Amino acid sequence: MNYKIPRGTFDILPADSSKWQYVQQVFRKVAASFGYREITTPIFEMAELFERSSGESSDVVQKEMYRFTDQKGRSFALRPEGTAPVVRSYVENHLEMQGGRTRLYYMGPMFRYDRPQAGRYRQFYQYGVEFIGSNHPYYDAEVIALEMTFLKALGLTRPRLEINSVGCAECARDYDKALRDYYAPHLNELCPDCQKRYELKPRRLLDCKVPSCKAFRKDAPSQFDYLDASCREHFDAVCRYLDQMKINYQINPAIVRGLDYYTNTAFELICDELGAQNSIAGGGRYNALIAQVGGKDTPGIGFAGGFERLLLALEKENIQLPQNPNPALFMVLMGEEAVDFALPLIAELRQKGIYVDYNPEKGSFKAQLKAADSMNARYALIIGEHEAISRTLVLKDLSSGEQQSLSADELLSFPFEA
RNA sequence: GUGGAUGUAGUUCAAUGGCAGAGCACCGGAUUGUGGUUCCGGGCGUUGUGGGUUCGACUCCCAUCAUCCACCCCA
Repeated sequence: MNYKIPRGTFDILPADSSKWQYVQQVFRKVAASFGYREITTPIFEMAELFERSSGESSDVVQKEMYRFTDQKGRSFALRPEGTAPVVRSYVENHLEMQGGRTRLYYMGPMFRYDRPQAGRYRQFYQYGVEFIGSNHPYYDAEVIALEMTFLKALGLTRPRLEINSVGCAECARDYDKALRDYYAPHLNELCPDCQKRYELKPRRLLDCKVPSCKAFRKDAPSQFDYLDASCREHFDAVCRYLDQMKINYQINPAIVRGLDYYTNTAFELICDELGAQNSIAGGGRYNALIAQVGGKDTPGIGFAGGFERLLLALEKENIQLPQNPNPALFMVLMGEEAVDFALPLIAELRQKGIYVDYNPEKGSFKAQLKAADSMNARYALIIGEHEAISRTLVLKDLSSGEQQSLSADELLSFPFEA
């Protein structure tokens, strides 16, 4: 039987693992500099957590969740997103007791049963942050600034920030009603998808790609006319903070987050070179979520980004990421005495963190040096019969070809790059 | 879930329905004390899988799986 990897999943192979480690490490550093602490939650939760928080009508819940029941018939789901589990943990562990403002970040695999495509997988890796405990617009800008700092630290310049306000629950209800009123007379002229959108999520009508549906868009009511004074003020304040932080953005009224829990600020980071799956991060405010999950009425804001798309974007900008290291030193040993002499030295060098390799299966000098070369080693350490007897070593620089003779002590203090 | 393209060696790609090939990579060798360049040698691979048409299928047809692209959705 030949086993194959499940559809929509991928292995992170050794050739790429250092890239993944690198971007994760940069994210951890940036998050820490903003005062965020890491939280790790299980990859599965009660299915109901996602059904209630994301919304029964959302695509994620309706058709993309991996559900299963355990041996006792309890209903679980592989997490399709990270915010609900973090909020669940926040409420369950009373993290709100530790001061008013809670800053959390997380990273790990998420799961959605979706048709795979470039930049879209069934198991994919996200990083994200949640700021819980304040509705102050400064924090909306702060989480955005965190993401922008992260991208900048990686050297990315092309992603674009788009921002919108979906208003509070009341504004959203008013706006949905206005949209339905506007589209109602044209309902049978809309595409079948839009007819569903009309029922489920009217604001999705605004970014339909079917030309006949697009035609109605220009006279459709605007989100901004239906924001109440405090929502409008909140949005303006967020924009002002972004201006002060010198973060560029475009206001895009069509930004609609897929999950039901979002209120007010919604934003997305878009990298145009990535094709159809061009959103590398997205987030927004969720002032009703915490109460909905059973906590006290507490506002929050956060975002999540996808590592796969981030890596694609880095590739598009030709940004070099760390490769796996090459050996600092490759041993070329001839004869038992040389091996006796060398093995303790190898052990000491490795103890110092220096990458040393040796291949006892290669018989001749030539073959051993060839092996050193194919491993891209920086130096070869040659010990033959003469050296074993005289207790000296020959260190050969494999890029220049120069050799020098050293003692064991000199080798151990040689400035190898660890 | 819908539509389209693609699937040949580790990899990138060839092969008017008529013997499945090449570059790169890989392994071995050119007198076990000096690598990279060079030279020589090394390939039967379930042509993604299963059916069908045909004297004969990598090639045509159907199904299936996978990848990619678009829709959808989103990270």
